[in-house]
Amino acid sequence: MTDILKDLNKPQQQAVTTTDGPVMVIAGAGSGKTRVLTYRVAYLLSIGIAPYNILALTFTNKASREMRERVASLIDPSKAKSLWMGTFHSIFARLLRAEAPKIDYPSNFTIYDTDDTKRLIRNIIKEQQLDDKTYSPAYVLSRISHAKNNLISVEAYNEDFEIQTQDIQSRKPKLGLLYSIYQQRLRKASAMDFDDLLFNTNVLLRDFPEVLYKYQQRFSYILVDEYQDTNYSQYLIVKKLAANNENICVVGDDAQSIYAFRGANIQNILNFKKDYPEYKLFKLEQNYRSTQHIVNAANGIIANNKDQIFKKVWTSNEAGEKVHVVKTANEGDEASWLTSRIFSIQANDQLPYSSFAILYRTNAQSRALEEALRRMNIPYRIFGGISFYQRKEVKDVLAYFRLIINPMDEDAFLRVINFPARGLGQTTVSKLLSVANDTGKSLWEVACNPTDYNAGLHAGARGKLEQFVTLIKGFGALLFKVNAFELGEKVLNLTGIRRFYFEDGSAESINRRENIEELLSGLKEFVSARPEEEGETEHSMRTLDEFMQDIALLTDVDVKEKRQNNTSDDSNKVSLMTIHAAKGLEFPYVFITGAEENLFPSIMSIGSREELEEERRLFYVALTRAMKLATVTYAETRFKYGNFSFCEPSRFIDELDPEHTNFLAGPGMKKVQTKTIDDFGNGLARFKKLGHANQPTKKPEQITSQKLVNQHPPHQTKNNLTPDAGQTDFSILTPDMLQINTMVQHQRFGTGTVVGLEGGAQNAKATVVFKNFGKKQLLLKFARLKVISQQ
DNA sequence: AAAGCGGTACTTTTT
DNA sequence: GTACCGCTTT
Repeated sequence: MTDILKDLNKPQQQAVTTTDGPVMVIAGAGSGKTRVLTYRVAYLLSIGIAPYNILALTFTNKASREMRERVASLIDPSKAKSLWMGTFHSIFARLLRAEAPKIDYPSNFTIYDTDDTKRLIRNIIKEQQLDDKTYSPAYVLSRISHAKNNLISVEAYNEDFEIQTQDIQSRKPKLGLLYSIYQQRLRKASAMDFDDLLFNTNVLLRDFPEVLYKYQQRFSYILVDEYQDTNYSQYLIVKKLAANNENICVVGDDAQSIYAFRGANIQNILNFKKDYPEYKLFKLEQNYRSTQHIVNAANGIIANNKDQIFKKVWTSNEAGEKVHVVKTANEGDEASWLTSRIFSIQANDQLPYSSFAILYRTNAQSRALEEALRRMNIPYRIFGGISFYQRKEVKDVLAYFRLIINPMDEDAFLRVINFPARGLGQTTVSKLLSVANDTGKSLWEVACNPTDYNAGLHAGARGKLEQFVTLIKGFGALLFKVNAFELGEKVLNLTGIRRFYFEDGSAESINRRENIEELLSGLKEFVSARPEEEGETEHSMRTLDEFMQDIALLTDVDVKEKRQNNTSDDSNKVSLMTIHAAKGLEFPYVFITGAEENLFPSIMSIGSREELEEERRLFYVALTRAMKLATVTYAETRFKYGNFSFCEPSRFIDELDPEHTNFLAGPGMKKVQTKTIDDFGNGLARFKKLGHANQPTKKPEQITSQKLVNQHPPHQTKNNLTPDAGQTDFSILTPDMLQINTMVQHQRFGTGTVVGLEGGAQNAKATVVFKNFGKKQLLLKFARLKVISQQ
């Protein structure tokens, strides 16, 4: 072990071997931060610390996975397995499951993601009959989230004079009420959102000293990665757990804090000094990643920030090329200029396309870039977008899983009760909802005994509801009897989801089908990938319940990683992503696009110094991703929200030191000018300071373009037959003329075969598979089907 | 039940 | 420009 210390420079070595007492490591970009963390863990193990006594907290699953793998390669892999290493959320979700009853939650509580949460909030706003412009779900959520991250409970929120005044002044006096109802509903559903995982951990550690003591003993060595990104709630958990022996090591870089908008608090770095006066500070200042010009240009940028910890990042790498700055006429030119540039560099230097990254401030910018890359036939990979687990079809299946595991889960219940359609529509659901709200019972409870609660359902609805309840109960009985994959298969088959997506031939359905297949193979992998862990009996089997716990805190990136490992051919592609997504990554050639005022820095952030400094740190992060060459591009005009707008070059371009910058002539362009925290108390003060969102002070200069001439003539699609387009009369049919297998003709969908019939009289419905349009459910009252042939 | 229409709003987002 | 929502029509 001692010889691996040779891989480290002096301050890195100190950061690794100073194991006892509080340690803070300020790690400049590219200075080997991850290396220090992994070596420190390996070092602790090598001096005899038991792996289960080490708690290592990261912000992403990816970071924790990488760290675990790297530790495993340095030392005994079996030891690496029993480390407490993971994201804040996953580690404390695990802890909460073990201790849930203490805070009145069942241990099978559901974790709501942002999507579920938004649905719930939207429903509450609607129920309260509030205007969803004043109370936009996104705003309400961010307000609640900020409160929770600063440990302000519902009670504290509603009792606090200043917060109340603020809300009244901004004419949103009901925020406190919404917060209160939201928390009630989560609890009723036995659900926690992401912020609750941390909030409730704080409650647990505050109210149960014996629990706190237990975990203080267990986690005798604590490491925290990306400390600059911790919020108050996370900060306090760490502080409490470390209070006993203070063997705590935090690693971060204040210059790379780019998540303050989500509640991260750089103050936590500065507070470290106060909390642990005898702490040791190590600064990693040697950059191993970038050229001198890049490092110096980046230093020059960050020097414009007032809030920072002094450090001098330097490198012994070659001087390299100056940072390039290029001006183009518009976003199309920008895209094609940089695309041909990438093409020529890779051709000249025989580089794989994976050496290049194109970064942008907002996802919307990717389109023009993608188009240019496609035109040039350059392979690329785009990061971000809709997460696998967020896709509708995947969420639908997962909602069944959630309901099986936790029938109290209201969001899941509402999501699946009529999917696939089983005649339990809006009317039935609102009846159930009103009973549930009136009696305070869960929807599930009411659905199980509709008669007892006088839900007022018709016999038909009652029958269907009973079928549905029985179906879910049946799955529930199997939860611990069959493995996750088998149960998943049963759910797909017996609920009709499989039929719903698989009999339909439309392109969209094929896509959805593939995603469902992917989910299934995920289940299969999960049940078969039983790692050789200690204490396994032949009975051991991985259940759906475990699967859901596993994926609850996974994100898009994690799924992609997995897929990538399977497919492999992604190595030769240009990477496109937001700067946020690029954090922690490095590329030989980096293009930073859209360096324009109001875009980067974002118009939303130019109102306050704090927010502007965050944008600047973002620019710093972008620059320091580059190993060999960083190129900054901007456009004179950009098509935004359907309008052309004129753009000013970003102020960050002016801040680039000319000594390290090369202003290239773009396509036909001229040059540019050049305290002791008493638990929940302190959060209140911090929260108030935050106040409400800043109003933008400046409007982008915009001209309204005369609308471009509509490119398509008024359409005359072939499928858009009018009744008089040579078709015979479509008479209204009565259901009894149809049977399974009847061939029918539809005005728009053409010919098809009846595969199902339901309902009678007014609401008779037929399920028809059309040759060209796939499966449709049609209300016969409107569909005007014509019988072509029987049988 | 599903499609079509018109109005509206829009950053970043590890969990 | 487009994605999304709610309302209307079939």
